[in-house]
Amino acid sequence: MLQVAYIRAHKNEVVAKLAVKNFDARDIIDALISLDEKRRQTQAEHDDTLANSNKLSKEIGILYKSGNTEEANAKKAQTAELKDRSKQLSQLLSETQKMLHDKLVQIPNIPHESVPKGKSEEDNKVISQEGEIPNLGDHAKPHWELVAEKNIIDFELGVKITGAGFPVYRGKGAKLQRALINYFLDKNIEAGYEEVMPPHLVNEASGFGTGQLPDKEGQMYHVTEDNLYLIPTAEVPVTNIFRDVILKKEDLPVKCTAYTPCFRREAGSYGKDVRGLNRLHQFDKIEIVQIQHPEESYKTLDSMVDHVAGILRELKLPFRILQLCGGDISFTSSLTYDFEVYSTAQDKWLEVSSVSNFESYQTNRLKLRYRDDDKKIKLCHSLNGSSLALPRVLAAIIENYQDANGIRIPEVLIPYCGFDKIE
RNA sequence: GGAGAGAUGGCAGAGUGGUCGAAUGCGGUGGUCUUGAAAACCAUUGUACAGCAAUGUACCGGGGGUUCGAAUCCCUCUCUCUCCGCCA
Repeated sequence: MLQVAYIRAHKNEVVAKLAVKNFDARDIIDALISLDEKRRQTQAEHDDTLANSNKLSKEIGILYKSGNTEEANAKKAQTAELKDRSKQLSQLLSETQKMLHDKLVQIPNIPHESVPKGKSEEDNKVISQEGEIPNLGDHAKPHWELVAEKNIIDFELGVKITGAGFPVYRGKGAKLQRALINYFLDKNIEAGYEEVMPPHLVNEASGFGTGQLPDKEGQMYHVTEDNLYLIPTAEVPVTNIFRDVILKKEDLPVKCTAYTPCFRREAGSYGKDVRGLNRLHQFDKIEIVQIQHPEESYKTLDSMVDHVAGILRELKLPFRILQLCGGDISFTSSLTYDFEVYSTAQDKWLEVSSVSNFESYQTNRLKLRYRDDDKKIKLCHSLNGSSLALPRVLAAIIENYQDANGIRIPEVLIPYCGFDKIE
């Protein structure tokens, strides 16, 4: 969430920038500022009242000790009114704070100045495209046909065991999946990321910290009996490692990578674009997370983009990089680049990674800070990206690497797979 | 699932109604000494909010209560640990 003090000081700028996200912030920010004023005023008054009653209590204590009961009792009588007043004020204060907080979490992150205006994904800006789109002729098959033919992914079996969107990978399909996980992790470790294996269920505080709660409650599987959520991405447990942490400046940047399964309810997205591996309820993803100094975070974002591009290049998949427009960028992000690979048989670009700078939007929720050279405590910037999400990469590999006899394995994956072809 | 214990500052750990934001030790930072280092010694060392500041207020797991006054007493919730049972 944004910082109230910042909104107060840059009201017009905030409103103008949020308009890029098609968010009309005028009313909510007016309400927020007046609530903040009320909060500060109430708090000042409350503090005063408490200061008075603290003073009286101390005096009463001293009087009792010196045996002056009469005067002590007289002072006691004076406290009643103060007590009453402070009770009222503290109630008013906590109500005001709650209202303020409710407003604050409804305001999305401010987009970076480079974010283009736009209504939907149609308006995203293509930054670059590279890699050769293979010419497979008219016989190219979509991945869902190929995986059934080769018996490497069984969607119907997943339906039997769990439901739609929970595929079963088998044989060389399973091995290829495992190879991708190891390959991605190795690439990330090589680039200086520490590998972590976090829990796959998180509590409410963690869900709030990265911004999934309260806004996207319906997108996560919720284990109500224990009030835990299945993670929709490793971003949640990994970023929350640093919740309530004050880092030293020299600790920055912190770089973590994690492989986890991801669980998404995808409520309301049935129908289009859900065939095969395109959209699943459970999928595997390797995530990269960085905690960085505010002045360095955009350089870091670029380096993360380069890193992901390097992996797709090695896999020899045609891909393009998009900068998301105001209408498509997420609630919590300032600047997001999406990576899409070309899925030849589907004749479609599939999103395989999303790399974002959240600036201090998450860290303000997380209370993730660092001590700067001036000894002051300031919010870090947080960034993350997929490196990479498996199913669509797999779909693209299967389709782009098909030939008359089967599916070839990208060269970099052969050592991980132990075979070079699925026939 | 059953029984018990506990939650205090970066860590360890004292404090059972009054000037306690909290002893002490360790750690951190700065300094003295030293060619340098170690040791020793000295000093310093939580966070948030309000305020230009002085300063004030809050925080001893969360919430509520008793009291003029709560880390300390009462209620309640959450979490952690130990033992037993079950179990990968």
